[in-house]
Amino acid sequence: MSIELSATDRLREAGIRVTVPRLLIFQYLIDNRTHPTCDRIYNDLKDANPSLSLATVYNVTEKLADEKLVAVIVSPDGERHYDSITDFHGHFYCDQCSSIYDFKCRPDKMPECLKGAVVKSVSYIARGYCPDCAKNHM
Amino acid sequence: MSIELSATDRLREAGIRVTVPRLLIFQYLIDNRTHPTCDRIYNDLKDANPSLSLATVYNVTEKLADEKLVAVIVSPDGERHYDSITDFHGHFYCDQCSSIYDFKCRPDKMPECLKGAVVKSVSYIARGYCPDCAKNHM
DNA sequence: GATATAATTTATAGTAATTCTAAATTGTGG
DNA sequence: CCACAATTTAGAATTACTATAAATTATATC
Repeated sequence: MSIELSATDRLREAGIRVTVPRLLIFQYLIDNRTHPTCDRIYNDLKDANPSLSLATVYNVTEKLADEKLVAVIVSPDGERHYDSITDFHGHFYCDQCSSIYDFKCRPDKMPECLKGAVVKSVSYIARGYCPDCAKNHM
Repeated sequence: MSIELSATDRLREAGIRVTVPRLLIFQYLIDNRTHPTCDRIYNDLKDANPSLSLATVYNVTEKLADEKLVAVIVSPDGERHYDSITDFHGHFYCDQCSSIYDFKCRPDKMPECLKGAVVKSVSYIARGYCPDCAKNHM
């Protein structure tokens, strides 16, 4: 039985300021595991929070990602999506409806994880600093 | 000893028209395994081919990808890169210099493949048709 | 080989996701 | 509660990519 920290505490723990937009957006991401884009988050929140700005959603999601509080998924159409579950898992993007599904198995086992899905391609991408940049610039 | 088909023959084999821009761009991708973007391809080719248009580079790369003659890599910055090697392999994107490196091993073995690299995150993404779309729309 | 026709190319305008800028506001340590 | 740095905000700017429509070209057929 692990103790779940509140969004506020998790921001504090990360050592960043606790602000209204950060809480709002982080909590939204915790509650909505639909891999939303910034635009989506903004549109879902703006009516209840008229002072919220789209630029803020971009700022806050970037900050949360920098602090590893959320994960970024770049879909094959190039859009950035956010996920509050940061444990490593795969994502399946539907070319037709643009939904993103989670999957937990290895890519060579894909067809069984997502029964009925037609898998057209699978890609692996890692990021960080390449050997040269790691040496020269850190 | 497998017989290497020429770019022309590979276009013919795919059943698509053999045009000057297609040959030019496909051959460029075969010769340059640097994972270029459309903009990069265009800039490298335009001086020697003044009639070439950026729109054509977008059209041609999309067609080549549709025909599986090249692979598309969407980097973490959301840009599309092209690779003439379509065999499955991983890619490592450098946050600093934006270079893309190939790697052949599994992501959990990453540090050994790319000695000296600092791996900040790894992602798996598959694409195709999700169960619903596969059922309703194919 | 000439020609008809559909596919492709091209230039340019348009779109949409994201970033930039600079002024206003807000969170937090003292 | 005050000062100051961090953050938010609106709107302009940027940029990768797509759409459009006219010009050109590849190929099938005569």
